[in-house]
Amino acid sequence: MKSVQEEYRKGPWTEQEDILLVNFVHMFGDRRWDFVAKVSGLNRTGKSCRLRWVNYLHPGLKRGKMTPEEERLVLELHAKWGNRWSKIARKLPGRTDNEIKNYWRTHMRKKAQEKKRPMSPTSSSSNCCSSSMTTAATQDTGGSNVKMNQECEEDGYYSMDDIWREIDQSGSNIIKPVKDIYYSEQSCYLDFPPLASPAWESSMESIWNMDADESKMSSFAIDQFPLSFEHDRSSSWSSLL
DNA sequence: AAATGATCCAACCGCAGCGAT
DNA sequence: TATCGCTGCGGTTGGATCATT
Repeated sequence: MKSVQEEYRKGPWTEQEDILLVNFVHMFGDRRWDFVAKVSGLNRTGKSCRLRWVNYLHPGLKRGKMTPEEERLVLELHAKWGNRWSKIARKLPGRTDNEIKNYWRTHMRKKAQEKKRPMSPTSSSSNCCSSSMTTAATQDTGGSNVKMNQECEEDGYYSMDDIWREIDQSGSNIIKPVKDIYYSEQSCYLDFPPLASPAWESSMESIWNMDADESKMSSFAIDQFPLSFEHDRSSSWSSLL
């Protein structure tokens, strides 16, 4: 066992790490994070890899500002479910719980400040749905409203996979793959193959149990994705594709 | 142009739940 | 049934960036 504090990397991810992670997730799927972390040679915990993938690297992610419609939904669902961010996120394809959480915090802070100030005609302009907003705000503290709707998952449980699948299937043009957006700024376009399907994942099942393969995979990682390439995004990404 | 405050966002932490053994 | 390891969730923090003075 390696000591967490001295062996694992922390802090911001480098571009090289992102590349490695993306490639290994495409090879092995986004489930076995400890395995991916180990075989990729990334000095990160599985947890850290998962977070990076889910919140930043996943191709289905929608970047940029929340649309008014999304804002409305967030407010509405928060009023209904409280701080169940992942649950709320399931209703907003392409948005992550982290993103929504962050949005809400900012929103709430603004709201709190507005409350402190005396009401003015202009202050309402930034508030698209004040009624649900107020409800949510008052219910939020303590999360007392959370249980209220716990059993009202009328359409059943959605995993993140289900959501991404939906996005894929709908061929929605609302959602721009994160890499497109992120790297198009640097004039670099990426077109990853689809994620590992459960079918092929099961065919790869044996891999998960082969400890001996881990060392192979590690050397593969090093061979395929050396960590010493240029800083130039476009060249480094395109060289892998 | 510099200083300060506000906002955004990526990442970490701790905990709970779940499945495997 | 107890334990262990992994995954996912919610809360929190800190750095980067933007806006204002």
